[in-house]
Amino acid sequence: MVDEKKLFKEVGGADFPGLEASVLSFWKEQRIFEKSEEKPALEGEFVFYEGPPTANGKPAMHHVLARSFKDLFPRYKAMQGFHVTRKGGWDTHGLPVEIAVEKKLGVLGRKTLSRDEIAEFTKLCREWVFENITDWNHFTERMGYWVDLDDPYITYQNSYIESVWNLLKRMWDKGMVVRDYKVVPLSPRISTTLSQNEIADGYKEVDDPSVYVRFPLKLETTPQTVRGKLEAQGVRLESLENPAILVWTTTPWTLPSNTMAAVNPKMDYTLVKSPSVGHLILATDAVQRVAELHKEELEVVAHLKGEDMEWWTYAPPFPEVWQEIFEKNEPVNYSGSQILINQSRGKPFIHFVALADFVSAEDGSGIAHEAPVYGAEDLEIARKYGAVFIFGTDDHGVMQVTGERGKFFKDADKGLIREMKERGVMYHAGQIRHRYPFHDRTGDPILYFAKPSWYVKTSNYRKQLYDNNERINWVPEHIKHGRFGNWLKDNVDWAISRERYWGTPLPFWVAEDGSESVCVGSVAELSQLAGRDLSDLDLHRPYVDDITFVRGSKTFKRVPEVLDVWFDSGAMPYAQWHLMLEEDSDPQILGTSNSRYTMVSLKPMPGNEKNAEQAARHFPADFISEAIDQTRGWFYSLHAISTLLYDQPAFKNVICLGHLVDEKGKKMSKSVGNVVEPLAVFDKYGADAVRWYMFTASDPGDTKRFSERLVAEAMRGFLNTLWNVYSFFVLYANLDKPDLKHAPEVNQRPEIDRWLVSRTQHLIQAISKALEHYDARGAATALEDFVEELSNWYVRRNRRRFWKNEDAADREAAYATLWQALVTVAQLAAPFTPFVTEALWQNLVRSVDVDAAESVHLSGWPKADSSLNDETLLAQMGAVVKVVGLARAARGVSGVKTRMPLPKVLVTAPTEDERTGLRHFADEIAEELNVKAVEVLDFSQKLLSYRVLPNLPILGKKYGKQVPAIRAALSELDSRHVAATVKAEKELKLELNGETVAIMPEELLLEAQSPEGYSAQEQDGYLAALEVIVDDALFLEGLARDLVRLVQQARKEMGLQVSDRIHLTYAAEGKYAESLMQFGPRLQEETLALSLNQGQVSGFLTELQDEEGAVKFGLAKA
RNA sequence: GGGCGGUUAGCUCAGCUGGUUAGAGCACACGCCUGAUAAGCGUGAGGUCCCGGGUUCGAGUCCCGGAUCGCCCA
Repeated sequence: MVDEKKLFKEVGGADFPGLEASVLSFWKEQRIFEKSEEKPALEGEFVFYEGPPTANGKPAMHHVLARSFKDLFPRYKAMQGFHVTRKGGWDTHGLPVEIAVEKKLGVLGRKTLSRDEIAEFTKLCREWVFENITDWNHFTERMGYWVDLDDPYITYQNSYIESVWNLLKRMWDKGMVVRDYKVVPLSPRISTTLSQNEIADGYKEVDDPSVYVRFPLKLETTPQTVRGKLEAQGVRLESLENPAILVWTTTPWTLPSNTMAAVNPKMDYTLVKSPSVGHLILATDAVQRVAELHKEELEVVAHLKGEDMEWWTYAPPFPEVWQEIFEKNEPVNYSGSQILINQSRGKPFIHFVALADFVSAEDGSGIAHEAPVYGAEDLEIARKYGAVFIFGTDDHGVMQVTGERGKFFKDADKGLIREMKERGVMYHAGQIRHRYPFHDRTGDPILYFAKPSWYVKTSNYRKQLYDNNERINWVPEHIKHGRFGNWLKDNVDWAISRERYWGTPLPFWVAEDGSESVCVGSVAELSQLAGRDLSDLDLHRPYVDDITFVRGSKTFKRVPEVLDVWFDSGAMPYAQWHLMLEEDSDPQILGTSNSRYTMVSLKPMPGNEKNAEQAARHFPADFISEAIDQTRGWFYSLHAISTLLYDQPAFKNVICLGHLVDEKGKKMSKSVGNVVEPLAVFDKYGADAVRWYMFTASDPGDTKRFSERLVAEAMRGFLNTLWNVYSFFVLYANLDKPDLKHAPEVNQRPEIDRWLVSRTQHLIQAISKALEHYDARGAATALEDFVEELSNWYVRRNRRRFWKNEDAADREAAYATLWQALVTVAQLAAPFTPFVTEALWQNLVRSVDVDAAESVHLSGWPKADSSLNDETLLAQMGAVVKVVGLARAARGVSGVKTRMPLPKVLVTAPTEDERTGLRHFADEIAEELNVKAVEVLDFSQKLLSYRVLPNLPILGKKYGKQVPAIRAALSELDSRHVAATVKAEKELKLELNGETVAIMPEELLLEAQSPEGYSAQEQDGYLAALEVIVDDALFLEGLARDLVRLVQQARKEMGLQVSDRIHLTYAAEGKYAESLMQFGPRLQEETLALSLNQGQVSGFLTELQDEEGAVKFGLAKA
């Protein structure tokens, strides 16, 4: 049914999912997103970076969370006139893809692959990385996330890889890239490095050996401090019997690889005498425990500090291992250069005591055995002290030394313990129950093993990393100096190599003899080195591995590792534009003053100028947002790369989101089966509702408990209320056809309209301010409060002005005011809930003004007009709302229902301004409360009494300890007298223990107290007191209102339109008959009845009977 | 083991620099209002503000210690 005279499209009940579908097709057909991208950058560029997801997994609810925030600010800034490039991106390399492919292939873990197998494997990775791309595209569109997926950056593309190489080359040239050992968790049987995530779930409670081994000390190396301290305690070194340190470990199989023993420098150690083995040194806190364990008395001989023992050398349990290696001079088994370093310093390079803070006496003896290649901390100590390494196993965990040669490392423990017993160095061998990681796919215990790795020396840039972080605005703030700041402060070098297949290959080519290495920074450079054009080369393994070249007389081959995927993602500010820079003697400064993107000593490579310009324009980011786990992931990699190369942060503002968990606070995971499918929720409640939930559920940084129920709540609280106001407006506007283009001037409109206008200006300011501070929740809450007030105060109060209002000017004012409020809300809420706001815009604005912006998202962000602001009016209306609330509560208590008119309400408020407001809006109050008169009380009224309260924030600071006495004294006084004193602005004298204290008026608060004989409620100085006297006239009027309600209900049941006219017939007796005699005309007016006749009732019937009488109505459509 | 964050009504969450009687929404019970409303309003019930110390005239708020949950790291 098309009624051409209708101003607006009719609005029915809210169907958000349906509405969203039509908005989506509108956006698509009219290219609205593209148009927003094409809009000129009036205010400049607002730079946003898309943190790339992997399309390998499926989109889930936590992606809605991140993307809600990632969509909000670009939309907001675009409406403000900024240009926002929203380039999509995909993270395509790395472990998840490899594992997914392995699962499909049914391969258990990775084994060493041949060249052809690598080719097949990487081919499958490339194909399957976009396995769920269709889901992703659909999901992205459905949730209303505006991002350009037609031209995204993809980390596996050659151009992307080449830019990453370029970055690495520049780090290489600055000496930031080094090769060094790194202890990694291995799955021994397949000799595969595992990630922390892969072993996180593999911890089991197991029984392991717990052995205490004697390391006999070499007395000639005794440090002077030890000698001195012992002598001071009357102990002569030479008189000791078999002196040894007592070393503890749970991994006897690493003892052949022992190169140091570590003590805590700050801990106390004790020299004891054991009846069974002679003198031992162990931690003081461990003496008792060890004695009990070994069931013997340990006699305390002397005390030492851990730090005293540094550099003391000892004889290891398996001296022949080192002897053999040393004689064979096998460079692979130890780092020979360290021997040289230490020899030149005159220090030992093996089998000595080192100091380490991490050593504790909680378990064991308080002296730790150190085998550098089998523990990250051990390796760190070895580096610090220049100790050598001994590899006792190969990287499959097979023993290469001792009589246990050829055995799996865990199986070697027994034999080694037996051997040490025979050698007389085993003090005590027991067992300990603790947690140890296992590889869940092979069932093998994890082997921690030092492998050569490539590092970026980020630790050399700790200060820069930290200082640049100071320039970043973090939401929530605590991340800045907490999680992220601490991480930067304790920064360790970034291990960038991975022994995998599917990743950006490291562009390092090493000469066969290992003497030289080259970092390749571009395909052109590689072509030049190789002597042939490699433009078409796939830069992945195995093809890139095929490229070798000869320089000098040496052949160079690429190292086998690929790059940490976090480097890929952290490189996106440059690689997404395929930025390629080179050293130049004539450096250029790229970028605008806004971006401050200066590239010292660098210029774009030939042909790369345009890309460089793009990259410069989009650096650094104004805003990024991801979940909190990215502090060590993307946030860090972005920050590290930009700091090392440009000494500045890569992003200025970041919202760091908390995780989404299920209703019970449990992590959502596929295995638990508590994952909520986003599309299903979109289809039920709409994407707007889910987005709104994400913004309002809790602070962005907090963990959020997700449930459908909460989404439904979010929908009801905001979207439904907004929709109701909207549909109310459209319903009546279509009947009255207001001329919205020629609305009365605001200053000509009634006060309540000016109140709403002012309230709207306030809202614009509040939302804009909140969003400028990246406070999405503050903005959303302000919107929600506004819409609530719009619906339950403005519309509720003004219904009649929209409904058969004969006063044209008043009617036009009401329509214009409500229309403007709705349109403003649509604009302000557009970045949050883009669909429903678009629907409002199209119907409310586009249908009235063909010249208006095509979409709410192309419209300009509303600007507050301060001339329309009226603070006094806002405060006054606030008081009105407050006392009306109190009066309604008073009615509830009195038991007299609202339909029954009451003669009077007494009201008051704390300030004169507010009381003026109450007087001003007396008619509103009277109507709302159904009372005949409103009386505003102030101090002059005798009726009112007061409660006197100390104004503690002021009084407390001034009087401190005297506060309790003052409070007591105040309660003794006559409140009427005090009130009069305060009212007269005079000081109040109090006697406190003979001392006189003068209390100033502003140090006291007066609160109105309910007068006698009224039904009253009071709060914070506001008061409403109803005079509950119902005389006969009021009673009849009240009944008339009951009857109006009865007929209205019947109209509704008949299915009449609000504007339909009716004819009424009735039969009545008792009080109802009386009431109708008197109020018949009003009933007619209210119910749109053209006639009201007593007698035979006909048509649609409705009736009422109670102790007051009976009535029967017949309704007929006119 | 370390770091960061959380713990307030049955549930989800507010509570600003310490200040009087700790709030909202949902859910529950009762009542009211309603020709825009899938809504609204009111009343009631529901709180050892995780626990223990401390500072203070006064602590949900600040300090110390502990418990517990989550995340990150080891």
